[in-house]
Amino acid sequence: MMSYIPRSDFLHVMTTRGFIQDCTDLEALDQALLDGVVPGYIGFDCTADSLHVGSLIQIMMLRWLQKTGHKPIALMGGGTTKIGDPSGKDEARQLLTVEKINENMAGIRRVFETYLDFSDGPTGAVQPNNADWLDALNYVEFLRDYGRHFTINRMLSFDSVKLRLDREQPLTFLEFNYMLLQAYDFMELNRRHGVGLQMGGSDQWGNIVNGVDLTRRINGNQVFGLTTPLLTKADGSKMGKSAAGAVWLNADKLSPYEFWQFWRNTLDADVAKFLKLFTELPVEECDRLGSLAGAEINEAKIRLANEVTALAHGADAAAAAEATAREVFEKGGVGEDLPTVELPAGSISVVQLFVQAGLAKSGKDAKRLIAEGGAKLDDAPVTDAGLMVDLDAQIKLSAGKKRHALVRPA
RNA sequence: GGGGGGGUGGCAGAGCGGUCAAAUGCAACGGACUGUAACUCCGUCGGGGAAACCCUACACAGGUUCGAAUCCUGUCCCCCCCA
Repeated sequence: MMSYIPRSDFLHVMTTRGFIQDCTDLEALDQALLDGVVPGYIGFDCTADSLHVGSLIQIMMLRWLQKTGHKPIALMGGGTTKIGDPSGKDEARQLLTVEKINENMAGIRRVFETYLDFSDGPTGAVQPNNADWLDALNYVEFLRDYGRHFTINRMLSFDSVKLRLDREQPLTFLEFNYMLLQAYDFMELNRRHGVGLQMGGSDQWGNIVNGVDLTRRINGNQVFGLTTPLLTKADGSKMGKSAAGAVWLNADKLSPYEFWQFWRNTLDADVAKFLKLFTELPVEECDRLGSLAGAEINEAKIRLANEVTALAHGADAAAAAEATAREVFEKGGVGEDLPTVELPAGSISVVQLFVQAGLAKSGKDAKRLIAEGGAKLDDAPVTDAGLMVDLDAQIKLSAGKKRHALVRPA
């Protein structure tokens, strides 16, 4: 299947940049994309008030879809989030309140606004909420009209279900229904917006195929599914953790500087891949940068960090992050963009200083850091865990070589 | 409804009356090496305290013991088999 060389701009970009894991019918989709505007959607759970790098590949895909002349649809799972997708999870997620879901939706909207163009027009992005149609469903009617198109036999064969059963983890009937609702979403979006394509991670394959089938049966329309590979780092670990935890795309959840650092610390072997997926640099340039040898690849990582940060937070934020990073790491100095905490002026213990600055999880953790020689105050190692510090000017704190923060008297 | 198994630190998974803040592995963190890599190696890894030491913890609530993650009772939850 992948030997087929697509002619449409969108699929050309997707294949050459490594976005595609699987497609229900690559050739037919290619033709549809050539024939006219294809509205395509990706569903997002509203489990948090922001999205993180785990969703970035999907976001970039929507962005490319729009850039290549089609209509991106970021579907908010306001309805399905009430249920919880069992895919790839061992346990049912805790159910969120409707208020929390709506709040999360607003935060996610802010992410999309930086990546997509929401203006009116045939290729303007839209962000519908599936609660708009799912909430109104009548149980018995739904079962009669749609339930009959799903066999338990087939549903049990899906990985998301099998995995749970094999691992002897409970799968509730509530979650079991998730896939029906997601299939219904596709059909409904096809009906409402003429949506012809659903994209998602490879873990969504089963759900997507169900939607393709249901849309064909109910609406009589051929629609397509496209999945992205599961992203892992070259060392096999999961992508998406920074020193500060999840790598959020909203600046109020993770500062642009820390976001920049996350990309700066990409593994050598991942540089080319990440450049293709997360930046819009020409493919040849991505390959060239990724193949730089030895210490030279550091410049490629800086380029990667700059490009990705510019997309998420703007070019100015990226430049500021880079300036701070160069100041801190290359000159051992201080940069404005370092995480900063304001504390009441006066006497405070070093231990508290590290805890308050977020460089230590607890006092115990801070003491450990000091005992191990990893704690520094204005670049001077802290040797006495009982040290009292007089906070009357800005102090630079360091935990190890990479984590730095500033503390200022309020 | 009946029978059996089980709930331990971020996760996985030992322990089955004291020497248990709890083996081991993974993750995480610090150090050496380096390129703010990778690999490897060393160390740390419940909370408070400068420290001696103290506190909270092995689903929850009681109980037996000088002493319980380990025994007993009740409650909740999970898994498997039968009906």
